[in-house]
Amino acid sequence: MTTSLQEVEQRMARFQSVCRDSGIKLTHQRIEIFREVAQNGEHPDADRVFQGVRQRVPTVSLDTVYRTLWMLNDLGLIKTLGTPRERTRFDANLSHHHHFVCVQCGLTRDFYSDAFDGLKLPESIKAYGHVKTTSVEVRGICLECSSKGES
Amino acid sequence: MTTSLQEVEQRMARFQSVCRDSGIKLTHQRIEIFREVAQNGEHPDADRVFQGVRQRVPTVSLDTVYRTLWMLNDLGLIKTLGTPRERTRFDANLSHHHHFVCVQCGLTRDFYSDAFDGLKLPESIKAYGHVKTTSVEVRGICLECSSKGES
DNA sequence: TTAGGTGCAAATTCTTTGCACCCTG
DNA sequence: CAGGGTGCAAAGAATTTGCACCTAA
Repeated sequence: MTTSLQEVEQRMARFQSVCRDSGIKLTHQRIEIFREVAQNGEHPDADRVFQGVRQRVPTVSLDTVYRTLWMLNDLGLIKTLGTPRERTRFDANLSHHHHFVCVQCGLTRDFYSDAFDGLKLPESIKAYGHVKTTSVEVRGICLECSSKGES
Repeated sequence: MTTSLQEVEQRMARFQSVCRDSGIKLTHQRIEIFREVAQNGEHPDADRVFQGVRQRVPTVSLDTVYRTLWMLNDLGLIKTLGTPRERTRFDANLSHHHHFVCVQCGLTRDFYSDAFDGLKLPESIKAYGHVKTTSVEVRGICLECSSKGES
């Protein structure tokens, strides 16, 4: 699963312009770290990014990869899957439900929706595997975080 | 966000019957750990469960909480939010997309669906906060894991 | 030149494990 | 009473941080 060369180039261009606009230096390491995430469509974790970049920049260190990934995330150039920097959380609610997640504080609330439960998946999904469950994740800012932010 | 007492009792009953059927001992610690997750609707992480149980069972240890949570997960009595035991993963695809996730190996593939993009959220969501994005997570078993499993 | 960036190594934080004692069934 | 379960302490894994040197602009 590799992203098309054309798409990668587009992402690289955007990355370089955002960095320049933000006064962030375009170091060899950063360029290759971003390229690795941009071209790898498998949603790699920090270590996988490190392994990939290492082949091209043998001296790169894992902590630079971490620092750069979070910087890219803060710049909005990449995103994290799930809620970032969070531990495993548990749920005893076994009925079919969906989640509202506050991207600021991680607050997660269950909600129910018959409409969502009945969603029809696109045929193309079958190419990926056997589907077991489908749920909707709504991301936003919870009331408490909203009021704090208006200071 | 506390689960109704009636619902908690139902979950406790199910827990006890599943444990008995599986020949798993109903220790004081396990009962209180399950109760904590069952009544806490905030999707607590291991440490939060530990803090809660501690008030009722001061001698309980964090490692017992971990062991018990994974046991409950294996028994299907509780679930984890997101993919369990996984590190933070990064994604450079900024266009609106959804995910197919293999619950076995963690493989995650992007897919697109105009139907999903246009989902109408229930009004009740507003009570939780300001919605930013909505995405669908499809969980299943990927092709590779399926074929391995048929051994 | 020079402020920000990097690599190294050590520190943190979260989670798991080995072992001797304990308690449920 | 027996075997699984627990607490403790130590090990492991993942991630972050302090610091002196390096390099893009």
